[in-house]
Amino acid sequence: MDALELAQRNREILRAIINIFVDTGEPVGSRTLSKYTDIALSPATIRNIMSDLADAGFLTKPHISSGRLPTDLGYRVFVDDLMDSHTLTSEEQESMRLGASAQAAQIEQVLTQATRILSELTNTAGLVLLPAGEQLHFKHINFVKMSEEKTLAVIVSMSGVVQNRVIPAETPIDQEELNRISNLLNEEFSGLALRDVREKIIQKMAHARDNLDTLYQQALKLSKEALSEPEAAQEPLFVEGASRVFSQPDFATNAEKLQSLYRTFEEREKLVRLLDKCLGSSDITILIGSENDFEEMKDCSVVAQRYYMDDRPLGSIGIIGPKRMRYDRAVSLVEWTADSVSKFLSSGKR
Amino acid sequence: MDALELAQRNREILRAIINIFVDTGEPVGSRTLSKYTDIALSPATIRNIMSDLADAGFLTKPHISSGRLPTDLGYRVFVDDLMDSHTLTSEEQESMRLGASAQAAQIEQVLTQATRILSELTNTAGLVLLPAGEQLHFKHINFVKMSEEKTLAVIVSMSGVVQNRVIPAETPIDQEELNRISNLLNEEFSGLALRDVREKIIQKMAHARDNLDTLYQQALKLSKEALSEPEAAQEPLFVEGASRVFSQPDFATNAEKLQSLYRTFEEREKLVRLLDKCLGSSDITILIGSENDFEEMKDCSVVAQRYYMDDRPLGSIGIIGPKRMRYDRAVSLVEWTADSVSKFLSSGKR
DNA sequence: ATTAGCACTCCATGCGCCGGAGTGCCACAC
DNA sequence: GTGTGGCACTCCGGCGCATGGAGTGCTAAT
Repeated sequence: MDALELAQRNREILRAIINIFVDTGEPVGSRTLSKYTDIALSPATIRNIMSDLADAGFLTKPHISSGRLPTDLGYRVFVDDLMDSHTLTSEEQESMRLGASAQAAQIEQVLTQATRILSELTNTAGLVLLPAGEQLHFKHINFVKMSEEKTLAVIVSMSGVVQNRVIPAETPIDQEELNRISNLLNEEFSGLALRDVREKIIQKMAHARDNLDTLYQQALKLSKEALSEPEAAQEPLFVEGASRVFSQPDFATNAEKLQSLYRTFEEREKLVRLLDKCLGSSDITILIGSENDFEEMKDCSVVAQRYYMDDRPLGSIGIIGPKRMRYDRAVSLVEWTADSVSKFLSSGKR
Repeated sequence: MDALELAQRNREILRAIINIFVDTGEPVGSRTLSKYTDIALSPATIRNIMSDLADAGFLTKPHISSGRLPTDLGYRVFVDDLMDSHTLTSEEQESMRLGASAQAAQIEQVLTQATRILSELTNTAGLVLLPAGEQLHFKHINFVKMSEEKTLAVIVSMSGVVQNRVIPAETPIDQEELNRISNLLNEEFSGLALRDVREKIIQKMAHARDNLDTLYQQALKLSKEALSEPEAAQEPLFVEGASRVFSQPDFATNAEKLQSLYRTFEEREKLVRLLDKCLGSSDITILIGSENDFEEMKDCSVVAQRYYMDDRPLGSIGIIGPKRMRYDRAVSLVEWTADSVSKFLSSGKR
């Protein structure tokens, strides 16, 4: 660590190497560095410094007589300390104007639109984790009779997420009754977290054993079914533009890596876990290479940020791309996107 | 064509070549053929026949001195005339048992489950086209008040497809009133095709200009919004196991083809069109190589079949895989899957 | 401390060679 | 005339080898 703390010059060189490498994708040699930057040092001197940086673990080389490229740790230092913050062009800012059109009324549409734009601008895969589980708060529930044997539950959360669930009916109930049940539940549970609602229902059911109000009992039974394991019903993640990652030169040549990446993107479960991790922190989350714990993604980096509705974090949105990416731009764009989404969701509009 | 019509023996040989090629992926030579089949002919004779088959357009060779492999036309003849029909093992039949569990109550879940199994069994990508547009028939509609400015429309079709749409409200309407509107519409439109409902509403709106029943007018207005362009809201296609196609040796080595294939799968629009084509025919549809009109999919084949609910075709289900596939097995499995789905949807269960 | 010089390493590319697999054709046998 | 053995030819793919370029590490000189 001394190497960095002591010498401003070393930092300068590490920064230059990373910038060039991100640009070209080729390992950077000492000659290139002295030629194409304003560093007034001879290749030999630079070589010595590069050697120091390599000893400190920030640089590595693919083979003994080649140029250097950053290690994960090198990128980490770069991102934490060396990186200039990127200013978005007004064009870039403009393109994130989220459809105020009536069509975009459902939260999923706003989020996927934002993610698609983010993916285009960064030329990486865009990801968004939808509000689910803990984040969802009960707004109201409605029951619709589908047939004699089936009842449809429509659950609307405060954030505007709508869930459908079909419940097999034990005894036929007519629509009038269902409406009354809906009203009953809406008054009682409005505003609570879904998980709390679930708990409360279970409690009440225990107490209500000998309550003779069958309507109320039916209400509890129905709502319990409607609220059980809501996550199974809906995929909590959207991915946009995954092919952008695959066509990056870093992967496109290596068929084997491509394969395992494909599969990871298809399974999605690991992606969900990554974005989930980001939900825990209010800062932007950057995971470089092996910092995410998945072997098959060790050449990828993740940049993600939470989004909010009225200061309550709902989910996270971000990108996944090759480790060799423009982190400054990625960070700015992800922040800007999360901001835009949050503003859109929080504004008077809903 | 004479070549085939005249000589049973030629057909035998074409069949053998295709079977071997599908198995090994290597061009088939005359020696291999005389050795590993029960054809009692010398390599030289076989060479002559192969030459005839090549002249007739059924075989080709990657370079002048290599073995032969089937052309698209060759596969076509094989599929139409030469192929043995494959008998499914009872195990295979068993695995398509569609979850009778309460969870599978929504049609989407049944279809995706079937598609996933189909993809596993064939080791190709499974596709399913959901009922949409023309195929959907109105069962009932319900309106739920989300907030002062927003109303949620829940549209349930006869086939059990549930659609949500958010409608910006011009004037606040209370839930009671919405319920009455729902009832009004349900009585009036039950059983009609969605497109007819749309037309009817537009007609009625023209007539109802001077009708003083504002409730009725509001009903029309709301339902018109709810039913406009429903396809935009929901992706009509599910894809399962696309990575299985990418890892086939036919593609895995060629990074470029992989790229364009991947993009095609991501866009999905072309896939939709392929499955749509299949909706037009009651027979199983097989598209071999360039028979589908998309350049980037000329090394793929599609096998798809309609599925029904009570004799009404709803959508189609099938696979897409490398041209070099076990067509006999694919056909049997796709047919079996479509059958299973149709039975499940049509049975007393709904 | 910095730098020039030099020996060394390693990669990528191009070239020639050769063996294997397969064809096409010709002549011969039945 | 139908089937077959034989033979020359083609093409692919792998291997060995030489070469040039880029870059390093070290040493000695400034």
